[in-house]
Amino acid sequence: MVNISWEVPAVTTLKRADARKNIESIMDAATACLARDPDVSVADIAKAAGVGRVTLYGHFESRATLVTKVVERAIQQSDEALGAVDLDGDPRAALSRLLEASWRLTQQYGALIVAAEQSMPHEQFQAVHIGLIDRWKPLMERGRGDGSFRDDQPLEWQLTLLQSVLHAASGAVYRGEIKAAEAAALIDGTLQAALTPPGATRG
Amino acid sequence: MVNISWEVPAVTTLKRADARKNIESIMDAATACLARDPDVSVADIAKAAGVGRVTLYGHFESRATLVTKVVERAIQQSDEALGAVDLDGDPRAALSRLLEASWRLTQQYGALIVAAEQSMPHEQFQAVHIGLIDRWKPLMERGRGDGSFRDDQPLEWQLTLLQSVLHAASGAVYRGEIKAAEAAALIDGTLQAALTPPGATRG
DNA sequence: AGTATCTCGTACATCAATGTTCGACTTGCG
DNA sequence: CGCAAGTCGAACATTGATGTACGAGATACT
Repeated sequence: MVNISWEVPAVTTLKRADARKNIESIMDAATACLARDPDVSVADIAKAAGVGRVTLYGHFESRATLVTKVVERAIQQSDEALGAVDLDGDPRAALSRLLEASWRLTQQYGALIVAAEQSMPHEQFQAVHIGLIDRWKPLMERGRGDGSFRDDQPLEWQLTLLQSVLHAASGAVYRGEIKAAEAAALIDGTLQAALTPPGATRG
Repeated sequence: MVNISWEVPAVTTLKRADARKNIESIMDAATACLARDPDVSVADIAKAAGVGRVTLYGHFESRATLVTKVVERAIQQSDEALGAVDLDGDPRAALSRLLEASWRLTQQYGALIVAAEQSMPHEQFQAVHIGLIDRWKPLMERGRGDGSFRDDQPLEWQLTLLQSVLHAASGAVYRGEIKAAEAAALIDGTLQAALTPPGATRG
C-alpha cells in the first residue's frame, strides 16, 4: 500500500546549514580569486573556498553561472555603496567622496569586471555596466555645467578616464609601486587636476 | 662508393624567397591579431596570414616563440620611434611630442603588451618593459625639477598614469566612444592637466 | 536515532588549443 | 630541367580546463 498523500517538501527551497555556508564560502572565494585573475580556474576557486570541485558544481551549474552570480552580488553591493554617497554640494567635493567610495570597490573587486565581460552574455554585461556608469554621469554633467569641471572634452572620455585611473591605481598597488594608503589621495589629486577647466587655478 | 667530400650548404641559412615572405606575413598578421586580442589562437593567426597552421609551426617552434619574436620586433620599432623624438626644450612641449609618438605606437600595438606579459618569461618581459619606461623617466624628472610638472606625487605613479591614459584612449577608440582623430588631443589635454603643479594656471 | 541531504575523491567524457607526423603536391632556384 | 625546399590539409597525440557519474562516508535536521 502506498500513501497517496505524500509529503511535499513544504515551500522550502531551504538548503541545509552547511550547504549554505559552503555557498557563501564559494561566492567569497570566487570574488577574491576573480578580482585578482579573471581567468582563474574553477578548481582554484574551489580550493580557495576549502571545498571540493564537485561540491562547487553541486551548487553552481557552470563556471559561467558562478561568475554571473558573483558579479550580480558585487554589482548590487557596489550600487548600494555608491548610492549612499552624498553627491550634492560642491561638485569637486562630491567627486572626492565618490572617488573614495569607488576606490574601495575597485580594490575589493578589481578584475572582476573583466571576468564579467568574458563570461556574461554581452547584453547583460552592458546593462549592468551602464547602470554603474550612470552613478557618475549626473555629477559630471552638473560639474561641467557650473564650471567646476572642464567641458572641452567629451563626457564619455572623462568617464573612461575615471575608470582608467582607478584601475591603474589598483594595478600600481598590486605591483607595489605605491602603497594602498596613499592611493586614494593620488587618485583624487590626479583626477581633480585632470578635470580642472583650462585657465582656472587649482588649490 | 660514397662521395667523401660531400656538400655543405654554404654559409647559407638563407631561406627561400616564398618562405621569407610567409614569415613576414605571419609576423604582420600576428602583430595585428595580438594587438586586438592577446589570447588569439595560432590557427587564427595563420588564417589571417593566409597560411596553413603547419607552415606557421615550420617557422616558429611554438606560440610562445612567435609571440616573443613579434614583441621583440615591436619593441625595437617602438624604441626607434621614441628615440627619434626630440625631448629637449620646454618639458611640456616635449611631453606633447612624446605622447603623440606613443599614441601612434599604442594604436599599432594595443594589447600586444598583454600578450607579452602572458607568453614571455617574466624577467625578459620586465627588462623590455623597463627599457621602454626609461624613455619617459628623464623627461619627467627634468620637468619635475624645473617646476613644469608637479612633483607632489611619486614619479612611479605618474609613469603608470601615462601608460594608463594611453591604454584607455585605445580602448575608447575601439569601443567607438571617441574618434581616433581626436584621441591625440584628448590624451595631451588630459595629461598636461594632470601633471600641472598645484597652484599653477594652465594655458 | 534515523534519514535525507550534503561532501568528497576518483574516474570519466568532452572540448578547445597546441604541437607533431605524414604524404602528396607546388615552387623557387641553380 | 630537376631537385631541394616549402606548403598544405588531414590525422593524431597531448595538455588543461570544464562538466558528469558514482559510491562511500559524514552531518544537519526532525
